[in-house]
Amino acid sequence: MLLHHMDQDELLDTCDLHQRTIIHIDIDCFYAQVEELRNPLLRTKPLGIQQKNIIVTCNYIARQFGVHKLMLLSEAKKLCPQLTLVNGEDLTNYRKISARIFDILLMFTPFVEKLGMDENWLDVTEVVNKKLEELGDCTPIREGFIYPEDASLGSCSCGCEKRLILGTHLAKEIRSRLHEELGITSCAGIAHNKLMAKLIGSKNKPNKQTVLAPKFSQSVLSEMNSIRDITGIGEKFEKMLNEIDVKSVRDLQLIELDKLKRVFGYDQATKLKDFSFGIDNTLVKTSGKPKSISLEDACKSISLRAEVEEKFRVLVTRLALLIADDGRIPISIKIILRKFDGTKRVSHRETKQANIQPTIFKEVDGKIQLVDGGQQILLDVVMKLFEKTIDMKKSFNITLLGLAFTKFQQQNKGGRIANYFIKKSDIEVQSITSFSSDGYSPNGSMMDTHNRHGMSRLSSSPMGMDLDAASDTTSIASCSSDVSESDLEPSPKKKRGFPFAKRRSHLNPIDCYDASPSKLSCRVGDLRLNSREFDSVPSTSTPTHSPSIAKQFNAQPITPPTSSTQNEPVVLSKETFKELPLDVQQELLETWCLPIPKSLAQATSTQTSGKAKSNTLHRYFIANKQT
DNA sequence: AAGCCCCAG
DNA sequence: CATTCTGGGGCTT
Repeated sequence: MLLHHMDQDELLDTCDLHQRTIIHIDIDCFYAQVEELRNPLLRTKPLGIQQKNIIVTCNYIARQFGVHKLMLLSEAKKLCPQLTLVNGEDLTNYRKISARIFDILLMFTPFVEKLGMDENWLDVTEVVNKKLEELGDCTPIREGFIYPEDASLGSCSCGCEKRLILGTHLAKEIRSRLHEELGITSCAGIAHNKLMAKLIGSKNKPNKQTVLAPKFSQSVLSEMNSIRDITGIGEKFEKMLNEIDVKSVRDLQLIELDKLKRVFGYDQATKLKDFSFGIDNTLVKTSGKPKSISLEDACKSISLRAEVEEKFRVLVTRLALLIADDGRIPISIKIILRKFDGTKRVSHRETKQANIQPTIFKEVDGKIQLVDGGQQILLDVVMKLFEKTIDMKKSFNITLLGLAFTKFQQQNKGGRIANYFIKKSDIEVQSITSFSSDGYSPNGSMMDTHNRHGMSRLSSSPMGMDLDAASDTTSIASCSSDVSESDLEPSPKKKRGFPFAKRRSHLNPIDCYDASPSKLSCRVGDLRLNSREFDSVPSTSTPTHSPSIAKQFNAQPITPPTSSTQNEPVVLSKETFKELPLDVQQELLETWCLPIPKSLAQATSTQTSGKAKSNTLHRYFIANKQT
C-alpha cells in the first residue's frame, strides 16, 4: 500500500490506485441552513450564526458582504449592518439534523464516516461495482462538474472512469434525497480516495458536485496554496514542516522521505508524503455512536464557587437531555475548564473525570433519564471534581466550563474485535446483521433501488442535466416550509417491540425514515460475501501490477499482534477473516496491516510491531520548551 | 485509565 | 493571533 517509493510513472500506471469510489458530502453553511429551515423568512436575508462574540458561520447572502466564518461580531456588523443574527450556542437542532443526514446516507451504503456535523464520506465501491455489472457496454454520461474543467475521465487503464461516472450519479441522487427529505443543499466530491473526494468537492460551491479525473490528483495538490489545505496538517504540523523548509505542498512532494521521517516518524512521514501526491489509502471508517457526549460554555470570567455551581447545574440538565436520545447509560463524567492565563498563547484546558453509578439513571420508554435526585448527585460529583481541580483557597478566574460523558455501559471494554469473539452483542455488528433477519429486509436489494432511479435516469432524463440549477427552483420552498420545529423532534411513531428500538434511530428502518421501509436496503449476505477490503487492495482473484504487495496480503495468515490484554492470541485464517462483518475486518486491517513498513515486510516476522511510536510531536515540544 | 495535546468542522 | 462548541485520536503517565 505504500507507493511513494515507486517511480512516478510506475505509480501512475498502477491501476489499483483508483479501485475505490468515494463520495464526500459537505452540507452548505450547515448551521445557517438549519436556521433557515426553522425560519424560512431568514432565507432572503444576510444571516449570521452567533456564538458569544463571533460569527461561526453565515449564509451565502452574508458572504457577499464579506462576512465569513469565525469573524468577530463587531467586524461583521461593520461590513453588513443589516446582518440578521441567530444564536447558535445550543447545538441541539444541529445535532438532530446532522443525525437525519447520516440516516439518509446510510440508505446508500453502510460505509459512512462522519466528520463534524456536516461532512460525511461514503465508500460506494460496492454499490458502483454492482451497478457496473448491470451496465454492460453502455457508457454513461457524468453528472455535475469535473476537475479539471476540460478533462475527461476516459484514459485510465484501470476502468475507474465508469466507476467514477456512476459515482456522480449516486452523488446526485444522494444530494437530491437530502434536499427532498430535509430541504438542505450540499456539495459532493467524487474521487478514488477520501483525501481527493474532500478536496475536489470544494472546487464548485455551493450546491454543486465535482468529480476528479484521477490522473490529475497530483496537480490538484501541487496547485494548492497552503499545506494547511491537506487534512491533518494543522498549526503545529505546519510549523514543524516549515522548520525543515517545507512551505508548500510542492515542497512536501519534493522533500526526501528520510528527512521527513526524522521529524515525524515513519507512519506520519509516509502519510504526509502520500497525501502530497494525492495518495490516500485510509479507509472510510464507519461511524457509530459517539465515544463521548459533551457540552461546554465559554464565559468572560467566573470567580465564585456559586457561579460555577449554577453553570454546572444548567450543563447537567442539558447533558441529561442529550443522553436521553442516545440510549446508553453513562458511567463516567468529566469536567472541562479553562482558567484565565495571560501567559499562555493557546487556551489551555484542564479536565478531571470520575466514574458515576449507573443506578442514577433509569430507562423510561427506551429513553435514559436521571432518577429523582440523580441530578443533584451528578452535580455533587461535578463540584467535587471542580474542587479537586481548583484550589479554592486562592482566587480563580474561569473562562470556560464543560461537561462530558466519556464512557458508557453498552460500550465495549476490549473494543469491537474482542467483543465480537467474546459474545456477538456489539451494537454495530448487530446493526448490520440484523437488517436482513428481522423481517424488515426489502424485496429489492440496494442495487434495485438504485436501478429504479439511477438507471431510468440514464435512459430517460436529459444527460448531464445539472441538479444544481434545478434544485434552486424546485423544492426548496416546499421543503423548507414543511420542516417545522416539530419535524426536528425524533419521529413520534416509535414502534414498540422492534428488537433494537433502544438504539440510535438510524438503526431502525421504521424510525429513521419517513418514507416506506422498503427503501431501506442492506443485505448482510451481500456484505459478507463482498470483501471490500480485499477488493480495495490487490488480491489473488484480481491480477495486479504490484505483485509484491499482493503477496503481502495473500500469503500470510492474518495474525493479530500479541496483546497484553488478551489471554490467548487469536489466529485467523483468511477464510475466517472474510466471514467477519466488514467493519470488524476493516478495524483488523487498520490495526495490523496498514501501513506495512518496508522493513517488516521483508523480515520473516509476521508482527507489525503495533504502533511505530511517533512521539515526535511530543519530543518537539519538550525540546522547544527547553530553548 | 486519567489527563494532556493536536486535529477537524 | 485565537475566538465557539463540539468530537476523535494519540501520547505519556
